[in-house]
Amino acid sequence: MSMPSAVRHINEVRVLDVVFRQGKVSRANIARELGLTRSTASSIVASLTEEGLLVEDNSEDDKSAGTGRPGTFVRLNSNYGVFIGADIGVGRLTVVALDMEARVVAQSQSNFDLADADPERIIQQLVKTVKSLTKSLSQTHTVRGLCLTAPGVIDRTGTILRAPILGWRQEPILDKLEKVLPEDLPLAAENDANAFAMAEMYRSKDESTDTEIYIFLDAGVGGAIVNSGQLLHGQDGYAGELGHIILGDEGFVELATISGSFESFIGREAVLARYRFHGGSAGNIDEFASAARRQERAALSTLTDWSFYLGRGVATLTSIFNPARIVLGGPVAMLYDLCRDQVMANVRQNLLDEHPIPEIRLSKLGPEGPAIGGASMLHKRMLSVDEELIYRRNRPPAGR
Amino acid sequence: MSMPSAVRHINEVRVLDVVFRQGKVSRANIARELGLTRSTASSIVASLTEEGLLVEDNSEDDKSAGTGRPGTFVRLNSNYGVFIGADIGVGRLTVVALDMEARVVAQSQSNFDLADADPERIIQQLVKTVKSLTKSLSQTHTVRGLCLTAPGVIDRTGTILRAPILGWRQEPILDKLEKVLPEDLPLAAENDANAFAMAEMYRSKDESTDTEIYIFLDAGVGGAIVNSGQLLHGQDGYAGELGHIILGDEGFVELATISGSFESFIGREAVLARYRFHGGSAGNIDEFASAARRQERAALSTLTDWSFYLGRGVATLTSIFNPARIVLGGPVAMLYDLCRDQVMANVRQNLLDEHPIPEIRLSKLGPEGPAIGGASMLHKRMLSVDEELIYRRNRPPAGR
DNA sequence: TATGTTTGTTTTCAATCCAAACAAACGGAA
DNA sequence: TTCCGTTTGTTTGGATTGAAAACAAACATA
Repeated sequence: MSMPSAVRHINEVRVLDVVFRQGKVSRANIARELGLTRSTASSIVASLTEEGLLVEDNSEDDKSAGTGRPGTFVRLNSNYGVFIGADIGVGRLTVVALDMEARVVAQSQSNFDLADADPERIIQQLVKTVKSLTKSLSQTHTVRGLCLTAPGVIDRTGTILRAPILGWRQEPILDKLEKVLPEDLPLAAENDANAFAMAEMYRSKDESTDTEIYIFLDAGVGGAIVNSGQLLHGQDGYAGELGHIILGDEGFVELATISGSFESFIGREAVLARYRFHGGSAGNIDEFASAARRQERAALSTLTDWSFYLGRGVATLTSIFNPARIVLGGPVAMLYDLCRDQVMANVRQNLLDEHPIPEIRLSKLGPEGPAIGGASMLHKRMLSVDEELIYRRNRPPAGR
Repeated sequence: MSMPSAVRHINEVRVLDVVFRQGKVSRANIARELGLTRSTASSIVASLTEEGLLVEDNSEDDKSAGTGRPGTFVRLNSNYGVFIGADIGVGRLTVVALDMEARVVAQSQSNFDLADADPERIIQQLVKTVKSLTKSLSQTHTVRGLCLTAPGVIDRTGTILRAPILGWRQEPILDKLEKVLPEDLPLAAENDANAFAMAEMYRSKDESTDTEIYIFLDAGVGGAIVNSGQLLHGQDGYAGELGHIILGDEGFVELATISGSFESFIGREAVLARYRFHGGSAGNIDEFASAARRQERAALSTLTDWSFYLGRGVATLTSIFNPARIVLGGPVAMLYDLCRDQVMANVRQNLLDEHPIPEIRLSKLGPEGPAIGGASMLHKRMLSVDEELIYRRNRPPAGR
């Protein structure tokens, strides 16, 4: 590991991180923040400016400086480039572009036929969508990376091990994507629930929480776990299948998956089935929610049952993880607003008295969440130390 | 962050790590392994040797070198010092000493009255035990750290938030310990189940697994989760309460904790209660195991039920974590040997077909596991980069 | 004995950060 | 207005480190 470059790399990343979080900051402030000397901070800022990542910003708006010489401020150069998040959803492709400051600067959707989801064709359509999106940006922005997200288990190499919704198995999606994109473009692939979690987490720039859990309620129930800012993937990438937690002998609905699972109690089909059980009838969750809002008895009973098992599941996850926060997302999550107190009561009932209760809240992200999350992961990577570069064992086998 | 010292620190730690894992290794091999030049490796080895951490070892046993000049080997200096693990167990104090090569070199137990477990007195007794243990070693070894372990929730600061078994609450145990020990001795504190997990993990030096889960079956059921070599603590230190996972409406036994919890199905009391339910009678687990081994009908039925819920719990944890391995420990764990196939069948039944099944095995560690684990954590710290030293923000406020 | 190979050391060099000194830019006091 | 203190950014010199290359040493084999 080369000594000069490693420390320099670490410090560059840390400077970028400070600038990202503070928005507009003087060299002296960077130095103070990181425990560097002003001269070092200046040198690093100069490097990064030359590379195009930073620009000077001496706009006169708020130089609230008190005494002494005012600083010369720098900020991230939002024209440096964009990160692309490309989500393969349920019959829908969503592509977003995030700029250097992690703001969505462009977005695009297109549909595909779920019944005939040939990987090659989907990739083609995806690339087309990406290209049309980047064309409008390419005058000012360079594409600095692309992250693919999909509803399935994805391993470290970017192979989709299985994606039941798309009908894919053992699909080396990242390899295929690599072949039709510019050579040097950094690529990544991630499960959609994991990406959604990253999007949600990345909004709140505070990294003070140790553990957060994300639960996505749709027909099925998925999830993601973030520990110290890192996603838990497990050995093969299967981690986070929170819908398959077993909470009882028999769910409210018989699913193709596992009997008595979390999702067989609180997923969309479970809600509608339970509603029918109580004598109600609704074609979708919105109808059911309306019935609940007008205090219809069958709907309220259904909500009570739903709360019971959501509370049981949340309590179980709390026992395991002691998370600071549990975030609910997906189309069914909004039911939580209709029965917060019941859920919290059930959570408490299923934990020991002194056990800390996590904050539970609803996600504000919509269907473009996974795409934003994928792009956020690339953005985060830019602000993270490249461990490979520091802990490289076995120097690169020269010319093989 | 000072540039020279940081890289040096990283490289020193990496050299120590290589030497620890390889046992006896030449400078050239260290250089190759780490991608350093031989000159750099030599320089670092010289520093570490001067510090007393390494010693030359040119014993003639196995210099299986082929062609070329043979290397001069170094190994860890086992006389450099020891790490102490001190466990407060159920009426029993266990103290172990680990040498530089993570081998147990001394061990000592003593009992205390659980009904009258005054923290001050326990600490006094513990320190006495530690001192008598280290006295015999002090001729050759310096004490390099002490880790306290206890059956309770311990926060980042070393305060025991609650330890029901000991009857302690909000006990700043590490602060109190610090006052009666030499000033500069590095101290740590950890939950006993977490420490047990570290002991188990540290034996197998291969770090290739991403996630491992440890379940401890006694009267209660505890656990620990290791991800990328790191323990999951959660927000306040409560993580790993696997016994409180909820798997059904009602357990085999009514516990003071939570109805339908994992431990109310598979803990010691649950086993014995279920055995009585099936018409058997046993005063402890060993008696029950004997009955099962002689194929007694009631015992076999109990085992079947036990397997059912152990399988359900393991499947739930597998859905959440996708671990490479689940290790069972504690006095009740050995029942697993009597019904492996049943458990595995139940695990499979509660997972989707393609879901990877973790290896399940029994721990080989006995009651001194937590103490060994605590000491192992200190040993591991010696081989780990001190992030504080590298990512220090806000340089130390001089002279305050 | 000569040759090739591998090891460990020495020397030289480049990169980096820190400490200290300095010039510049500002506010406020005299 | 002028002077002084404060803060900023830059420059210079010093120290530490790792890499690269050259070299001497130690061994096996022909």
